[in-house]
Amino acid sequence: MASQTVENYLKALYNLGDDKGEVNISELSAHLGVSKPTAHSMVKNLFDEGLVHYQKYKPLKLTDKGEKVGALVIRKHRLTEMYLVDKMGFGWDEVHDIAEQIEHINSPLFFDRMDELMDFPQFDPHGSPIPDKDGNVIKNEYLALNQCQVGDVVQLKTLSHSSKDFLNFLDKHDISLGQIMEIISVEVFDKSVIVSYDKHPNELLSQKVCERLLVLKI
Amino acid sequence: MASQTVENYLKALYNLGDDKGEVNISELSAHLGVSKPTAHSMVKNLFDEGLVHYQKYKPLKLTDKGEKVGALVIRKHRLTEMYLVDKMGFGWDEVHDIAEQIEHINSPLFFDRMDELMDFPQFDPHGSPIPDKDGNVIKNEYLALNQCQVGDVVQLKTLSHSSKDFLNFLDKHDISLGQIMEIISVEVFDKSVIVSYDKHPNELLSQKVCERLLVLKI
DNA sequence: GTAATATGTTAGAGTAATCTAACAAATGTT
DNA sequence: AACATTTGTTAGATTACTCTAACATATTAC
Ligand SMILES: [Mn+2]
Ligand SMILES: [Mn+2]
Ligand SMILES: [Mn+2]
Ligand SMILES: [Mn+2]
Repeated sequence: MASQTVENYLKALYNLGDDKGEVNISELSAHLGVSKPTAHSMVKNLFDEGLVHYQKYKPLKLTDKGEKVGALVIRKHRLTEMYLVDKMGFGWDEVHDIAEQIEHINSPLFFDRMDELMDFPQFDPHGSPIPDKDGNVIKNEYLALNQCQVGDVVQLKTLSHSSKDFLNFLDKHDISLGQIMEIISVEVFDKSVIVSYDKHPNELLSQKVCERLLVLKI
Repeated sequence: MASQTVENYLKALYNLGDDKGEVNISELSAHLGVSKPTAHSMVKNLFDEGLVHYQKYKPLKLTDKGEKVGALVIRKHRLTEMYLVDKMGFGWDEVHDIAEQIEHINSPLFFDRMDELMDFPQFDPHGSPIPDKDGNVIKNEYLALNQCQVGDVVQLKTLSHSSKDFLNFLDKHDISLGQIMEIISVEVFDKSVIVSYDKHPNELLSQKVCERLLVLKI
């Protein structure tokens, strides 16, 4: 059984390496809030355990084994977040910190029951896919809102990097997952976007917001 | 914040010292499955932190501070067990191992919500009282079944030291908390007891079983 | 009261995870 | 190409928790 620390490293490696799956030690150490030598020494352990591919001065990549363990930690995290929102009445902005701890509980029984009680959800409260029991994830090709054109009608599918502040911002603007919005205009100077949805015919969203809203054209 | 290890030591000290609150290091080390020197060295840490009274060669006793922390860990444990049974459909024999882990989650929000969703339960699924937020516990004066007389009619209130095997035994005999039973006879030789309840007019219970069934005469 | 047993303590060591300081290699800039 | 910056590595130390071996004290048995 992987320690909490190892679980956190594998999860970080999984999350950081979206495209090619490659991560460098500086990113990893920054993400986990540990020093570079600390991350480096843990990476050597992970390598010895066959969880990560490692060559001096080269970027890191999870092995199949490491990728599976990482995905299963993320499964526990996202199942927990969904459970906290759906069954315990927490807000989507309150659940991450709790899930960060519960993701390390070792009890298939517990997470299977959660899964069952929610009728096997596919996505967490922030729209991220929940890996299945083998660690496989549905890959979806979403677009960031700032990659869309004036006139596009889109539906909000997922948030990338959802921080508490970002979630509170969305709540304040009545934006939730599934929201359909039309792009009214795009400002060339600062790449801000004006969108229209429901009772908000004229809402301005900064570039920073738009690049975190992942949508599908409809 | 107390580490998981410290939380487990304080919980053990709390649980082991029922009457006078005194515990010796051998008990403690045996209960936690660590060597005596390990327990001894941790006790010195607890002493330095003001969590336990300690004098060489004398039995241990929790300080008020230590007792409160211990009680609050037990609160988290028992709330969790009750939640798992009541809200997630687990059997009373399945919840201890999961609660053993979840008791270390640091999130007042999480446990308060649990508490609220169950409408502030007073007892866990094995009849043990749930300490309140200040660490105070309802003290009840129950009798072990083998301390009762022939003819007594009693109600099962709590189990002492409920192991998985013991809980399975009770399930097999249709005995659950709240069960009312009459003592038909007591065998002098082996202290076994014959009781009568519901559809079981003549059930023999060994001494080992009886001393773990805590009841109230009615 | 002595001997045997149980309990408690000390010393010394190991592992997992972390740190800082110093240096080396790779990358980016002019 | 030279210099500056970023990234990666090594060395050495620290903290929390654990162990075994050896010894000391307390308790129990005879
Ligand atoms: Mn999260
Ligand atoms: Mn975590
Ligand atoms: Mn329990
Ligand atoms: Mn525990």
